[in-house]
Amino acid sequence: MTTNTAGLLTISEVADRTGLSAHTLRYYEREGLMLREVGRASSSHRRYSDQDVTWVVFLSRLRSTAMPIARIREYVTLARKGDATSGARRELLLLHRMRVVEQLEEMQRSLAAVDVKIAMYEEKVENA
Amino acid sequence: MTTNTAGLLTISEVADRTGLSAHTLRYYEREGLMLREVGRASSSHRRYSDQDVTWVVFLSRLRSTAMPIARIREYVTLARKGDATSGARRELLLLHRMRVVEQLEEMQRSLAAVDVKIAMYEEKVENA
DNA sequence: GCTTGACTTCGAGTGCACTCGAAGTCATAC
DNA sequence: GTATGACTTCGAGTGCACTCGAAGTCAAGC
Repeated sequence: MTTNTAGLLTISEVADRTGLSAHTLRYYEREGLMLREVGRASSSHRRYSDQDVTWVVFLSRLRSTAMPIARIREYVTLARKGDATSGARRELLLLHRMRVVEQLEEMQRSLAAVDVKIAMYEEKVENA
Repeated sequence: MTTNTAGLLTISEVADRTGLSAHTLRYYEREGLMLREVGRASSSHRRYSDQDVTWVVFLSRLRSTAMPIARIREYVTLARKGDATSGARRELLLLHRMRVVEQLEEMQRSLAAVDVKIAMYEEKVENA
C-alpha cells in the first residue's frame, strides 16, 4: 500500500520502519500502549501519524531496555493526563534508567567472565 | 545445615552464594545444565563441590547475558565430551560474545533515548 | 463483477524460564 | 520416640510477551 498524501502510514509500513511486526503493533495497541488513538481509514485500516511512529520507536526503546509492558502502560496513562504528570513521568524514567544502568553493569561483568573463559580456550590452543 | 568437613555445600548454601533459588538450582540440574553429576549425601540431599559452585556461577553469568537454556545445554554437552570439543566451545562462546556486545550496544542506544526524554522533562521543569 | 491481498477483530496458542506444591524421607533436637 | 525442618522427586502451574489463525471486510486491478 502506498503512502497517503497526508503522510499517514499503514501498519505494514510502520512495521517496516520500526522492526516490529504488525501483530506486535496491534498487540501493543490492545494493551493500551499507544499514547493516542491510532487513526483509521474509511476501510477501518490503521493510519499512523508521524507522532504515532515517533512514539512507537520510543516504546520499542523502552522494551529493548526491558521495561515491562505494565510499566509502559503506567507511563502512557500518566502521559494522557497531561502536563500535571510530567514530574511523575520523569521519576518513572529516572527509576527505569537506574535499572537499565544496573542491567548494563551486570551484563558487562558477565561478559568479562565470558571473555576470561574464551581467553582460557585460546591459551589451550596455544599449548596444544 | 552446616558446611561439611569435605567443603561440600548444601543446596541452600549454594542458593545463598549464587543468588539463585534452590528451585532454580534443581531446575537447571534437571535441564542437564550441570557439568558433572552433583554428589549426594547418604540422605540423598545434594552436596555441591567447589567446582560445581564455580560452574553454577559461570552458568548464571551465561544466563544474565541471556544465553538460552538450550544453548547452555549444548555447551555442557560439548564440555562433557572432553578436550576434543574445546574448539567448538570456544566458537560457541565467541558467537555468544558477539550477541552480547550487540545487546549491550542496543541497550546503550536505547538508554541514550531515555536520557534525551529525561532531559526534556528537566527542561520543562525549568521553564515552568 | 470477480479475484487478490492487505487489512480488520478476537480468542487461542506458543515458548521460555522459572516457580510452586504435594507427598515423602531423613537427621537432629528435645 | 516424636516433632521439626531441610531436604527429595515429580508434575503442574505461572507470568510474560508475543504470535498465530480463523473468519470477515474492503479497495484496486483486471
